Amino acid sequence: MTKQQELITGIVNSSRNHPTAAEIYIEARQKMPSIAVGTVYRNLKLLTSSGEIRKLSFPGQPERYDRIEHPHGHLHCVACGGINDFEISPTLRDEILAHAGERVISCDVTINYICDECAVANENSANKKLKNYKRRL
Amino acid sequence: MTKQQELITGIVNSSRNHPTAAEIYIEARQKMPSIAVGTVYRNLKLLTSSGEIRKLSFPGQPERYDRIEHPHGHLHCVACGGINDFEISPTLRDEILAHAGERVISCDVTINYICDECAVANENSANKKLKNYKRRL
DNA sequence: ATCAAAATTAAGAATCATTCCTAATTTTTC
DNA sequence: GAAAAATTAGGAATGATTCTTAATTTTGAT
Ligand SMILES: [Mn+2]
Ligand SMILES: [Mn+2]
Ligand SMILES: [Zn+2]
Ligand SMILES: [Zn+2]
Repeated sequence: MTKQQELITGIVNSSRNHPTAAEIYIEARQKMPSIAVGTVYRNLKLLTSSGEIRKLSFPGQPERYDRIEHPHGHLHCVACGGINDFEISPTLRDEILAHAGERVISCDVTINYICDECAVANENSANKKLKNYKRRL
Repeated sequence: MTKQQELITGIVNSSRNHPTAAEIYIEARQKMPSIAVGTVYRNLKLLTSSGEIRKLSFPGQPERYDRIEHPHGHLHCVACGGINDFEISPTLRDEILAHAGERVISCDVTINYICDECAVANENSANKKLKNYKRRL
C-alpha cells in the first residue's frame, strides 16, 4: 500500500461526512501537496472495488465515499442534499438478504426525506414540496 | 402536458429496462425525430421532481429512470451492471419507514450481487471477485 | 547493493453526462 | 386574435471522471 493509498484510506475512514472525491483531494493536499487528483480517483476506485471503502451514489451529486463500519443505511434530505446515517437492525438486514440468495456483496438502503432543519427553516416550502410529491413507499 | 412530456413519460412507463436518458432519447426520436436531447433531460428532471417517475443512481453509470409501480427494490449485478427488480414485502417496507419518521418521500433499496448469468458464465472469476471482496452486509 | 522489470504517480488532455443559453415556436390568457 | 408566458431545438458550456504519457518509485531476482 503506497503512501497515497494510505493517506486516502485514512481520510475516508476518519471522515463522518461522506466526502466526495474533490473533498478528499483537498484534504489530501494538506498532508501531501504534490498529490494529483487523478491519483485520488484511481485509488478511490481501487479501494472501492476491493471493498475497503464504500461508494455512494445520489442523483445529481458527485459520488461520495464512506467508511465500512457496522452496516448502516442513509437518510438523504432532498431539500439540502444532506446525508445522515441510520442503523439497520439485524431484522431488517436479514429481511433484505433473504431476497438475494448467495453471491450478495453489499446492500444500500437510502431513505429520501426532508430533514428537521430544512423542515423548520422553510416550513411552508417543505410542506408544499412534500404535498405536491407523488409519494412512493 | 406537452407532446414531448407525454412521449417521454410513456417511454419510461412502458419500459422494464431502467433506461438512461440517452436510451430514452433514442427511443423518443423514433416517434418524434425533431426532439432535442436537452428536452429529454429537462422533462425527465421535471417528471422526477414531481414524483411521476423515479430516478436511480448506480456508481459509474449514467442515471437511470424507472416507472412507479408497486414499491420495489433493485438487484444490481456488479459484474455485468444489470439491474433487476425485486419485491419489497410490506414487513420490509414498514421496517424501513419506521426509521425515518414523517416527511418521508421515498426509499431506495439496492442489493449488489453477482447475478446467475454472470456466475455461471465466468464461475472462477466471479468466485474470486466474491472471495477477494470485503463484504459488508 | 545492483540492475531490470513492474507498478504507481503527477500533470494535464480527453471524454461523457448533464446543464445552460438563446432565439424560435408553441401554448395560454385576455 | 394579439400579447404574454411557457416550452422547445440546437448547440455551447460545465463538471465529474477517466485516460494518456513520461517520470518516479517499488519489487525482486541476482
Ligand atoms: Mn454512511
Ligand atoms: Mn425497477
Ligand atoms: Zn435538509
Ligand atoms: Zn451479471
